[in-house]
Amino acid sequence: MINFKDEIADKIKKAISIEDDIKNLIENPPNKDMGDYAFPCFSLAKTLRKSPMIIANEIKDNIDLSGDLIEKVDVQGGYLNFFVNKKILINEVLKELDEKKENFGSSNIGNGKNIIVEYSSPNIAKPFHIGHLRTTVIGSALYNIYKFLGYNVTGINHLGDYGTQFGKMIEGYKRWGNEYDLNDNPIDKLMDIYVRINNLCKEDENVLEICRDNFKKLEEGDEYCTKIWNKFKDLSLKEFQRIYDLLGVKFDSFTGEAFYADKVDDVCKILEGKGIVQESEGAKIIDLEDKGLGVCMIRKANGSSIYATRDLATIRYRAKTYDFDKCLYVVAYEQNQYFKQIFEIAKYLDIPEKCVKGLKHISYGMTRLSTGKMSTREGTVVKVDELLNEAIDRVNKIIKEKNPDMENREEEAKKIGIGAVIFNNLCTTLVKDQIFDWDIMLNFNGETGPYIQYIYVRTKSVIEKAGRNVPEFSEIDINNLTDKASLNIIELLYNFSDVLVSVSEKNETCILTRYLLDLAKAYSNFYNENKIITDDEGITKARLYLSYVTGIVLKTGSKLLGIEMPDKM
RNA sequence: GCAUCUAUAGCUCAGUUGGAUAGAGCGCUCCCCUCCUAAGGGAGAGGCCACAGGUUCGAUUCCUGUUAGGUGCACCA
Repeated sequence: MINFKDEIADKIKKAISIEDDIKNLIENPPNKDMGDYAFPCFSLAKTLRKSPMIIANEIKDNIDLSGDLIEKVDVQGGYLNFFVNKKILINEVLKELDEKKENFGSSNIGNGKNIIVEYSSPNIAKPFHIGHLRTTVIGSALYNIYKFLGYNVTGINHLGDYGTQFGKMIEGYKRWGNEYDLNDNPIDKLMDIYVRINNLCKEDENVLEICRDNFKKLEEGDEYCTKIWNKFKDLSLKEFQRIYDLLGVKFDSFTGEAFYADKVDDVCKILEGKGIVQESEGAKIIDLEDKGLGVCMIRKANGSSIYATRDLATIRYRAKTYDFDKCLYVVAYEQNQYFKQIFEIAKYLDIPEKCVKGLKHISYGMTRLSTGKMSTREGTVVKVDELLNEAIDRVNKIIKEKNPDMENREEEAKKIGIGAVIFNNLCTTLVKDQIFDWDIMLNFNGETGPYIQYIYVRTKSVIEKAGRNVPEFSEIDINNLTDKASLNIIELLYNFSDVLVSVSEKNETCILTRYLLDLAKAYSNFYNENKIITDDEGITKARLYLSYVTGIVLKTGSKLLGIEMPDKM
């Protein structure tokens, strides 16, 4: 597609023969009547020692508008406002859509680049609650989007399958395991055991010592401990997979922390070789106080490894195995400082510089209850499968009411309910906390996933109602799409690939969710303004075609977020 | 205590690396299904962009300070 910004920047440069970065100065006017692109001349005023108005007028007088890309240039205040040729714009967008269809918006900017996205990463033997939902859904969306942009992406579920907690679990299981039937609802039972042993540890320092020792045994490959640990892991993965299936989330690898346990010694040796490791109270630490990052422990006093060491081993392993250009950690902001620490230490791991630079913490806000923090012990956690099932139930009720004869009700209710939950988790700036509220999370009106689905279904049903096939691009007369409502849609469609690139640059999913809302609103406006099925064959074809392509982009964008489109609503 | 993040309509949030009149949704008041799905659309009310300074032709946006809240600071992950 023609890049209008590039073209305009080029023309401006020629008109005043300057080499500044013009393109980045170009912006969009607050409203469309003023123009499609605006060039503010204020920043040039200083260097050129002329008033912005004069500069704007000079550019206007000298600019070469041959070729019919630009229809008109206006000076308003210190702004130079450009009106692009709408017919060329419409033709460009529709032609591109005709060629690429579902791949419209995709690109090859990521070709040859490797990206790792680490997301979800729940602790095994613990419930999968709404605290884990955001990382899962955000990571999955980023995974899809990077892939769509041509990157070679590896999605990793870095399971929390290691650490003292398992020493505790093993001890608890040893003591009370025979009281529980782990075939039914195993995670709740394991959680129960964990709470019991944890309480005991608090009362009795000796028990805690035994637990730490169990973990040490596990690290050393003790047969009994490994066997129980494997059992916990299998049971947990089975449960988690059910949720991943519901959410449509996939991973390329499940190598959790345990996988790196035998790789920590090398890391410690390298770091000690750099002379940055100190001994303190029997433990080994790296002092990052001068960087304002506190100290980072890399080995406990009893010789056990700790998460930081395993994460560093992970970085080294991934650098070697995947040669990554970027490695994204989708983890809540509680661990901001921790990631700063290990990214700082990663500089000493003898890995390529591009890998060190590519380490990135995608930090997101916490999901909290209006009553305060969630607590497993107090039973205030909301489990993800409960949430998803409740979402589906509520949608089912609504469908029964509004559309009782609907086919595949269960299937569609699933798409809608889960779509609402996913959308809700992606639609605000990631760092902000969320208050969990059933009615907000499962709201189906207004700016929600179901709204976008509803508008999508509408694009489909209009075509169905028209009782004909989607027209061919060659049949479309562009003159029938120059009204305001149609143009508004076309302009949004034109921006789609820029939006995706922007998501990948900022790792902010809300850029895409907001965009889809805008597109859906624009279609809704178009639908209300314009009769689509009319007596005029040319108009009908053009409008049906616009409905069709809008549907494509709504579907593609939603799919990237992990949201499926229903056929009916 | 130190570090870090957040603060925009009654509520939940957008606001394009500083720009033209600060925008949505929910809720509230009206209006629109004999006509392509009302999970929709239209109109209206609602703002000292937390506060105070500074930088700038220009600040919701950048800097400093203040206030309020979140989070993190050694053998848990």
